[in-house]
Amino acid sequence: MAKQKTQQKPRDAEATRNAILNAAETEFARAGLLGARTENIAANSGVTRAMIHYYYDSKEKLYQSVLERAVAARVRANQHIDMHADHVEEALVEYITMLVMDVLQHPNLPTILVHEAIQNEGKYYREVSFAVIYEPLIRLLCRGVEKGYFRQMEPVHCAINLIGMSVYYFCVRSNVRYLFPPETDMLGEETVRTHLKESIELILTGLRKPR
Amino acid sequence: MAKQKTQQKPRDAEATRNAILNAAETEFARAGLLGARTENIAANSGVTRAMIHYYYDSKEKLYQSVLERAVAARVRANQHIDMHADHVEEALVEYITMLVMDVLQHPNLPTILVHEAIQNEGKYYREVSFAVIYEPLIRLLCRGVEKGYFRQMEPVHCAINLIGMSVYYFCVRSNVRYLFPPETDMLGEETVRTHLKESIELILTGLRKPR
DNA sequence: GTCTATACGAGGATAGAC
DNA sequence: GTCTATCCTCGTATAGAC
Repeated sequence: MAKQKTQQKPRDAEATRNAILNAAETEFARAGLLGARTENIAANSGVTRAMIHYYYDSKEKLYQSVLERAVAARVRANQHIDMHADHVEEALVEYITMLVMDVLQHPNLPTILVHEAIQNEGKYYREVSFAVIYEPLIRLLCRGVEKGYFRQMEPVHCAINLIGMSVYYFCVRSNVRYLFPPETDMLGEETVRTHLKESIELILTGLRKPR
Repeated sequence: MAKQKTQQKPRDAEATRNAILNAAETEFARAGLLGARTENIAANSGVTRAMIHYYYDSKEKLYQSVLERAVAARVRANQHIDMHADHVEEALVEYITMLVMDVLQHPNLPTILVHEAIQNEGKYYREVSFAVIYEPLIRLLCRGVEKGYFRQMEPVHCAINLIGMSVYYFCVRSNVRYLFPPETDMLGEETVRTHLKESIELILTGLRKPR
């Protein structure tokens, strides 16, 4: 893909922009806006700190860019699901599965959002972007209750609980790794699949109308 | 209680120690070890930064003290529950209720622990202290399965999910407040009680053996 | 577009007066 | 035991050469 004739630096603006954004995402996920160090971002993207300011002006602007991109990705992933399918339960299973699998591939998003909530009190997290993530799930739960698939509940609280349950595991995996056999890979195929299975079982059993 | 004859500074060592520790807990809960500012801790405890070093030597040592005290408090709260009661379901309800109520009164602990997991990869969070929090719940779940009250499951994953569901709400309350009517107090009596009720319903219904 | 060098402020830690 | 003053490292941001 690279077109330069020598082994010199690529000098590709778009590539550099992305390298910075990727490294920034990792760093902000780890430390939040407050704890993040531009030096780390520079090092991990292979450029100098000056480049960060050249492309993103300030640490804070960079943070916002990271936030926007990450949320946009999640929203896009959400849209692939048919929340209007006839079978509400199947749609719910698909939603949770997608969520967990998406988090597995981008484990940065949940920690970024948690940092955002705790450190910045959701300042940078505008109403709009957030609602887009939660609302499909809330509507699905409402529909499930209306159609008689699910028992009575508070859809908003319930949605938070469902997402929380699915995501919390990833946020605190470093702390809870002591509960597993040593050397367990908390992000490994099998461990995550078990987590997903357990979550779905708890959710489905917990929401079904007891007859 | 104060014994000094004038309106001068109290000059009470133990009181100062505690004031610093309390302010530190709030600050570390907000920002984690990385993002915390000793200046904020000093300001909120009404002393100078020098005092922090006088009593706790370094920011890192102070952080460890905060962590230890907070975990010890949770462990103590845990011990008040009779996890060996005959009725497993009742014990579980009591556990979750205690957890949520404890978190309501000390909303700092969950965010501190989440920060610890994300920022420090559980470095300061030794095996021991962590196991003490989770193990009673895990054992309770096992007993519930054995006695036939609960359906089959993976107790470790399930315990993480239960605690996660109960606690996540508090961690991201700033982000999800947009889902509630404006001016809703996310830590208010009624809102929290609804959260607790929703959690317990989901958990109990979700764990019971479907017949 | 990328780098080196540097300005400048913030933040952690220490010394010493009271 | 508490404060003020100061040191010095670290971190963000800018200027200017290539």
